[in-house]
Amino acid sequence: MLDPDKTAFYIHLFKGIDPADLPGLISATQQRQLEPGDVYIREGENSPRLAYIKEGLIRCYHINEKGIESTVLLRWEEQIVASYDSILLGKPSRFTYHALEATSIVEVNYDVIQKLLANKPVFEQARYQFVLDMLAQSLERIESFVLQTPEERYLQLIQDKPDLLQRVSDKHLATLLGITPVSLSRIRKRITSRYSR
Amino acid sequence: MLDPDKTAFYIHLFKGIDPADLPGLISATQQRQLEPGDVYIREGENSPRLAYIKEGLIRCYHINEKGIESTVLLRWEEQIVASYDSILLGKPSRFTYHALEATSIVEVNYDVIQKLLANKPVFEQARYQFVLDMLAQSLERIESFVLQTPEERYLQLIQDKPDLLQRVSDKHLATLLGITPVSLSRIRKRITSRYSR
DNA sequence: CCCGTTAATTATCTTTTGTTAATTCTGCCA
DNA sequence: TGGCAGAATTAACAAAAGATAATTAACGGG
Repeated sequence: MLDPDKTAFYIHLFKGIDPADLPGLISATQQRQLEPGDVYIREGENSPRLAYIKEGLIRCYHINEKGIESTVLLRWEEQIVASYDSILLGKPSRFTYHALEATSIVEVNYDVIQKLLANKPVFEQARYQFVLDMLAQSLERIESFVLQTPEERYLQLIQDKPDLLQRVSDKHLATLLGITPVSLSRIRKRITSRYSR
Repeated sequence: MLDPDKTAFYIHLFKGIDPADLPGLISATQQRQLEPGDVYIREGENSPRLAYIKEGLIRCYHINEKGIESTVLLRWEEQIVASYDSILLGKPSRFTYHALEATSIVEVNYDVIQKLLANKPVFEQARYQFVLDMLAQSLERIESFVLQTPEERYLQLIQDKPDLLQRVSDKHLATLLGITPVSLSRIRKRITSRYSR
């Protein structure tokens, strides 16, 4: 019998999928539970894993030569997470991905589904849509760096995804915005003092 | 008879294309020449135009409410340029695209080729590859904002694409890096004074 | 060849950020 | 509940960036 969670995952991911393809896909799929702090993909790994986040939060970060850690991106429920170095470029990940919360994911081996679904229009369509969404998101983020100040980026962030404030520590949010935790703390102070005036 | 330039364009873009598709595509294609300063896509336009740059340089920029102009991206020869607001999201462009140099392009209406090539694997493949490349580039740029200082971004830029220094004015490069022209001038001074010491 | 326009640099001052370290806050567990 | 570790804030100073304006450089047209 087909796992209902996995079935739902694929129906969601590949709208209009041929039911005949489901069993093959599902056997290439597993569910996993990550605890806070668990590493999902380690720097240096060349992992073709691709996961849909059912619940939870995953942080992708990098540690530079001076030992300074920067958050490159955050992914949360209903989003897809993968090492884009590996998936897109076929090279080892320069980043580490780890769970910030208890996180449940549905995971596939991208190489396997790539083979299983080669030349299937539904897959091509979904894959295209997925990359397209990520591109749109990325371009928006680039714009925010080019066009906005750190303070504006922070205000934008808490407007777009307010629950991140409760879920992610300031130091991680700061580096996500391209600034230091100290600077973020000052920005918050400026904002509140501006309101209370 | 088929235009050899346009034929080459499609062969390049859609490797393995069915020759039977060429005439239809080519009739949806035109060559254009832009002079320095010519606007290619104006802010507010919802333009499905997509162009391959044979020669030249196109700048995408935005003017904010304070009248400050920022370069969002540059595209040059052998790259593809389009309003991603329109192509990806189907909405009017928030940016203006204009030529910085005499620029010759091969242009198609994206909606038309989308229809012409619906469900053709070669097209799906090319389209996917195109978005994938842009995504990889975008992610790299995001990283540069998160992980690098303005000075490091500048050094990276002149290493990756040194001819931009001759081809693009400093004020445009500055805003591309997310800083002001005055600040870029100081960065260059710092760098040279560091070398001469 | 001069003039006028624009770009680039420099100067001055203000604001913001980075750095480092000290201090306070918070949550957790022994 | 006392104490400890990590997070956040604050402080103090240095470095960098923004804003504005003045000066210099570069360039193209008349």
